[in-house]
Amino acid sequence: MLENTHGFEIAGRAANGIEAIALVKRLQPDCALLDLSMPGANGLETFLEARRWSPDTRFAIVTGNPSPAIFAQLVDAGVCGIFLKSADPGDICEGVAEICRGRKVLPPEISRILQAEMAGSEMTAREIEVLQAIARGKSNNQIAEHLGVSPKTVDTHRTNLMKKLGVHSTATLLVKAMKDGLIDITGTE
Amino acid sequence: MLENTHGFEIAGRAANGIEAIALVKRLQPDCALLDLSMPGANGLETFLEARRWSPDTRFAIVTGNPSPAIFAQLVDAGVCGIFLKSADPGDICEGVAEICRGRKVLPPEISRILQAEMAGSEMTAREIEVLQAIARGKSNNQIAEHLGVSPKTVDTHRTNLMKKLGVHSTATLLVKAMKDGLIDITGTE
DNA sequence: TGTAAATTGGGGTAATCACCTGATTCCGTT
DNA sequence: AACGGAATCAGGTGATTACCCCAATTTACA
Repeated sequence: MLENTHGFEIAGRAANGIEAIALVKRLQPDCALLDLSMPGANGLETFLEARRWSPDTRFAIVTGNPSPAIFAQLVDAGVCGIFLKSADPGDICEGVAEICRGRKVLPPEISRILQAEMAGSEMTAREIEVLQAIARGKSNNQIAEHLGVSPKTVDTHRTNLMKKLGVHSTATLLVKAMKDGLIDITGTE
Repeated sequence: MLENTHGFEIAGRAANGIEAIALVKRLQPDCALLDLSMPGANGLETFLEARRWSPDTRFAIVTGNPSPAIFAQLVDAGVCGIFLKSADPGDICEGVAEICRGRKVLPPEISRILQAEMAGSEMTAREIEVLQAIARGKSNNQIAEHLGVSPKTVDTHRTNLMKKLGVHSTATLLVKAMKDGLIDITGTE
């Protein structure tokens, strides 16, 4: 599809990671699109190795299943873009174009997940406890009793939770927390 | 275990559905405890057939995995009780005793699931609207304004929603609604 | 046509929440 | 030793909720 898109030229194709590394090394392309799961070497390893031999190449990763941990790893490593296999092909083409222009591209699904990861890691253990209790319908007083602290403390945690998640009601607090995977829904009933 | 419980007498045991039907037909027991998954005939079929030959027998179903659809089917068919294999054996004994006394027994886990199933399909259009608005963090007053009705009406819808879902707080209302797929989470931000 | 359900609305009360400004203690980092 | 963050708690205020009572209207369906 990229081949048929105006402005693109496919320099080469690789069947696996090792091959990809060799190819990038030889061709020094503007952009390399790597599958995260490849035989021989995975996308991340391939990326790290290939970059050593072609520092000016921009790398994008394509993956089928969105895993926050992997994404964080990829972004940390310095990939220029991540695409989901489920994404619209046209969007991917556009994204590759963006990357070639020097920008980083993270689809909204992914950046949202990453954001959640961050939010999750910035949440305090105590705050998470309170959050879970809220999701179970406990009132501040009940939570306080359960945690062995003052209701006022619970109120403070609640307030801080809302501040961190940028919401102003219990309802949106729960919705956001669930979307961000901060709540164990299975334990609710 | 039932055998050792005061007041019970085990009339017979069957290894499969066909056997169970024959046994019930011959023994006409007060109560028959059927496994939902049996070789030969499943619990529901066994129940329906056995009941024809022993109309005074009360039937209870034991199952391992809780599936709302199956439960609804069973309750519709008219079983007197459902037990989960994961339930406390003592509770099951007690439940069987209850059934022999002529009452219906549905463990809280199951009745809650059924209730949720029903609630999902019985939700009113207006109630769904209110629910979605709540999930977006709107207050009763804001919802009222948006829908062009009185805040009191919104309060009524909210109360009815909670009644139908069997919860007592906005938090659990949202959690349950999400689990039941009643809320479009994507439209939240 | 009658009955049930949906939608609408009111009064009232107790509880709870959202948010503010503070303070203290403890712990890890620099 | 100084600093910031986490966790603890207090006082206070206005808004909001949860839940009870009740009833009018329309709508749908048997």
